[in-house]
Amino acid sequence: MKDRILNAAQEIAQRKGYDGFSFRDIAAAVGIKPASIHYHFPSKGELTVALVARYTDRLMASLGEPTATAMKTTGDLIDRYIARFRGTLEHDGRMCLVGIFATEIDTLPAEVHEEIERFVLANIEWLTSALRQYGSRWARASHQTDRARAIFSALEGAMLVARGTHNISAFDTIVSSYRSAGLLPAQGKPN
Amino acid sequence: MKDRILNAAQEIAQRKGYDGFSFRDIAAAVGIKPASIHYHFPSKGELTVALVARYTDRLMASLGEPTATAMKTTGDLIDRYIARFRGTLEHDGRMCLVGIFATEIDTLPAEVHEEIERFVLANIEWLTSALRQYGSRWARASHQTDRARAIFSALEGAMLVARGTHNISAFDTIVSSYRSAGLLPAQGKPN
DNA sequence: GTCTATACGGTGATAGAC
DNA sequence: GTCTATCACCGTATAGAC
Repeated sequence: MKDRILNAAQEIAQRKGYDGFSFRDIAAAVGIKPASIHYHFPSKGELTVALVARYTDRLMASLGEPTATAMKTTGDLIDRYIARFRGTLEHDGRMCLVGIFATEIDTLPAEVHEEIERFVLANIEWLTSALRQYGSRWARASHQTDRARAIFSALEGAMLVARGTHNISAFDTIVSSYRSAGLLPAQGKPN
Repeated sequence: MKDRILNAAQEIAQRKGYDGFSFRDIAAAVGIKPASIHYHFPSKGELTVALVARYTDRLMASLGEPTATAMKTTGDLIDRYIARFRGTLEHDGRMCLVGIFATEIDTLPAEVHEEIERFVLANIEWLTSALRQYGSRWARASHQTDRARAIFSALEGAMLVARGTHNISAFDTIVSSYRSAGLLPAQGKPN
């Protein structure tokens, strides 16, 4: 039931933000009464911490370690990563949960902040590792973490713009421009 | 008084989002009662439309036409543009008003959507014009609008990440990476 | 684990006095 | 233009029965 509650919460939160999901909404979605949710999560803050923590863990588990992969190039690894963002956007036009929470940072209970940072750091570390994996030629080793942060930021921005203008395919156009500008590796580019 | 109301609304909205600013907050800030606001703006939706419209108009007025400028290079023009984003972030750690609203798009009254799109389009047009202004060498003419959209998205993403991690200076690091990756022109680069 | 009942404040909005 | 008064919600949260 904990998981079903988080599922419902996440679905709404990715579309409407922190103030946009309520115990009432969640309860209706999972078929219990609002008060019953407090048995599983005492407060909205604790529910949100669990929500973001699960979101981070699931993404990282699904991505796997860049060092243990069947992918052949840095481009392939990054492509897999980009596909996750695209998939979120396609699926009902959802925003990255942490992307929407990041803009609303001053609305969130303080206890959630560290989970937001953990998600961001985990993503940057994964990307850094992916960039390093094949001794990538297009990003100097000394700047790989900076490059990883730039890629993460740029992709969050692409989601924000695509979703905010009701134009999901704009995400592809933007990503394509990132590639041709040199921010992202070309698809399947061999190192 | 209309302007003072919008000033207060904007200050809160850029930190807390659409659900985060209330007639009560605004009233307290400008020194009148919540009900009095309805005299100036009948509904929250209409207030928000006026808010975003003013936000767009002010930015565009402050940027001026890229074709009528003392700037000498595309890099200088883009630098001026980036400085606006940075200024917003510095000033009390505010998010771009449209950036935060874009993530919350499903929370906004429908009437606001077109103003969101107008802001995005105005920014992309300004950037496109800036890229074209000096026959920029680093972005092929046929792709300048795409490049402009990519730059806009990347900067929104940089704000989102910097603010969400309480690390405003990360904005500079990210922008710097955009430059070295080739997404943005180097500072003051002659065409 | 889930329910009902309830507390208590926040929310946009309206009516009508001044 | 601004006020008071009031409305009909919605929001999180708690207590206690089942």
